[in-house]
Amino acid sequence: MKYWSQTFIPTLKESPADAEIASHKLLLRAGLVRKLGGGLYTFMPSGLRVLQKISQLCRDEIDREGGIELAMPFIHPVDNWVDGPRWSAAREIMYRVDHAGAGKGRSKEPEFVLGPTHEEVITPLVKSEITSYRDLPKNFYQIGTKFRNEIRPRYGLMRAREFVMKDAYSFDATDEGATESYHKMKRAYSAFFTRCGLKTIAVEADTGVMGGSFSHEFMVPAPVGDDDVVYSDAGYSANREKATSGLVPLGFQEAAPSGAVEEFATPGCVTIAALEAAPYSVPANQQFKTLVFMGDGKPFLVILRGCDEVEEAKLGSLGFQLWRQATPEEIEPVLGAKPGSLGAVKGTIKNPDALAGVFADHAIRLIGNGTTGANKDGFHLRHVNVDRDLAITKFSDFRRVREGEPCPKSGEPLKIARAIEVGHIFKLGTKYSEKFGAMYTDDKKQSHLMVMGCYGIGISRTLQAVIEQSNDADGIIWPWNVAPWQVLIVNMDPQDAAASDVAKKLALAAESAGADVLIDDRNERPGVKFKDADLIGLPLRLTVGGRGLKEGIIEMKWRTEKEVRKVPLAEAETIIADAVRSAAAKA
RNA sequence: CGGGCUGUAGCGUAGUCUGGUAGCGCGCUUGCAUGGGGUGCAAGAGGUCGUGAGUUCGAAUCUCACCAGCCCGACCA
Repeated sequence: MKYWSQTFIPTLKESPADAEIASHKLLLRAGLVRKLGGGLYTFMPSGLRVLQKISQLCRDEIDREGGIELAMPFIHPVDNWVDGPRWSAAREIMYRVDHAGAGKGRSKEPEFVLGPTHEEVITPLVKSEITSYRDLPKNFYQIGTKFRNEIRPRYGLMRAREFVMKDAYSFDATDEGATESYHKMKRAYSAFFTRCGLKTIAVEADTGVMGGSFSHEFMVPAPVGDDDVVYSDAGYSANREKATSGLVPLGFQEAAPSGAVEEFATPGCVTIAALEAAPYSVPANQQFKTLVFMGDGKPFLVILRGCDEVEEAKLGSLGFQLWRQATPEEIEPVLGAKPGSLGAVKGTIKNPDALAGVFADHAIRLIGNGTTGANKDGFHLRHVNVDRDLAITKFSDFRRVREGEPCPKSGEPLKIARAIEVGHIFKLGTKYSEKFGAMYTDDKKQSHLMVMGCYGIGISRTLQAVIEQSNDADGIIWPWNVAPWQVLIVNMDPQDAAASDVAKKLALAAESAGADVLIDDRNERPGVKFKDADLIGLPLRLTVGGRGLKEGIIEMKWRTEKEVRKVPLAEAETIIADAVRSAAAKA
């Protein structure tokens, strides 16, 4: 048991002005964290307890599925990253660590970086330690601090520069084995989030810089989330970056050409909207939108309907390491016109050989015959037929889905909701094992690449997500398993030996039933103590004081309920122990 | 990186337009009273007004630069 006066729980009446959302305010007001700088937080004693409890639940569930815990360094030699498959993409988010101390020649590149994740460390380790199929599969994990130079840290622990993460890495001999490892982790994740009292949904996700063949994100639905989840009642769910819709029906037949391509003058008309307006009156869904990107230094085109937006994450499927929108200066020499008059009609592109490809979204097939830029400033082309006139390297899905579009599984309207990403699992395949040469020998003396998966849980973000999902106007409502303490004993008369004795006796009873107990022995007014009790949100509150003791009772109240139950002193220990046991069993 | 807003005591803020003694609430300290939902009264302590330069007899206030934070966007494993 812990006495309030002997730990440190600095509660606040008011929230600091920079806290915007409920969970961030409550983290500060309940004394769980204090801010050092943007995205940098000190875990105060009670916050640390929650963090440790969540970590332990996570450890339990990963262990149950065969995870093996280890601890890798926070500081990585930069060579591990330079040698890996994503140095150019990842270097931007990594903190560099210069030499400590003076002297010694300094190289232009940093010698060390702070680890944002550990594929580049674990893969070489496994490469040198495991060479036989007999030692596979293995799934190594750790729980520790990660460092990422977030462009815009915000919402407290939600997006921080330094945060606590559980990261696991599986190594399998076969692809099927890797899929099985993936599903074990998926199971562990569901179990873990449930035990944290969190409602999560697993959605299909983009693999992004991580690479790999497929992935799921674990999302906590919340209006303050950073991600959009697209879902339908038929059970489809995906991150918006990844989500598709059944816009183009199966077996759709493109329209035949409606006439010869015809150039027409559109002076000063450089937007989709301008072309929609009179005198041109071309609906946006009949226009081809031509976007130019630079992929690893080479320009490429993306063609969409005028009414659609590009989902840049989907360009990841094209295989470029880095891509960005091209500048007007880069566009003109290649296409022959400035943005606003661009198109991809055969023969109009000034320097087609410079292009790394012309990639079209499936939905342009719905246009059939449409209007697009002529690659000549001030001119557009009409009667442009997808089949006849465009030289498409590859059709794929590049557009951002919209609410209400048909679900790709069922055709029902898709819905979109905000969510917080608390976990992400990837089936990586051989991207890293290939780059680092992580091979094993099978029973026929043949060498093969190991098949990998990687799995992350934002432990500190999970902590805040729990608060975001579970609070009311008075404060936090901790789920049983992650509460810093499960039982709060409010001693109304800490100066009174009898009351203090009873408080201690009740604490021992609750403890022996398996609860962590905090005793509020502060010499504060009752109102202060009750307000703080609600604010810090421990699940079960017991009130001991002179008034009740004269009656021969103590009071028992759940944080989730309004009702206060009077418990006769004689039965109190038994009733409390039962309450603790049944709460623990339900959690 | 672009747009907007804000920096005044540990926290929340007024004062800035119109330059002239830096104010209030919470918290903190001390005392008395009170004692079941942030109690009352009284007495205190606590400030480089984000930083630097400039204008001025005089700058929290006006000007410029910089820094930091927040929001929106971009970006984001």
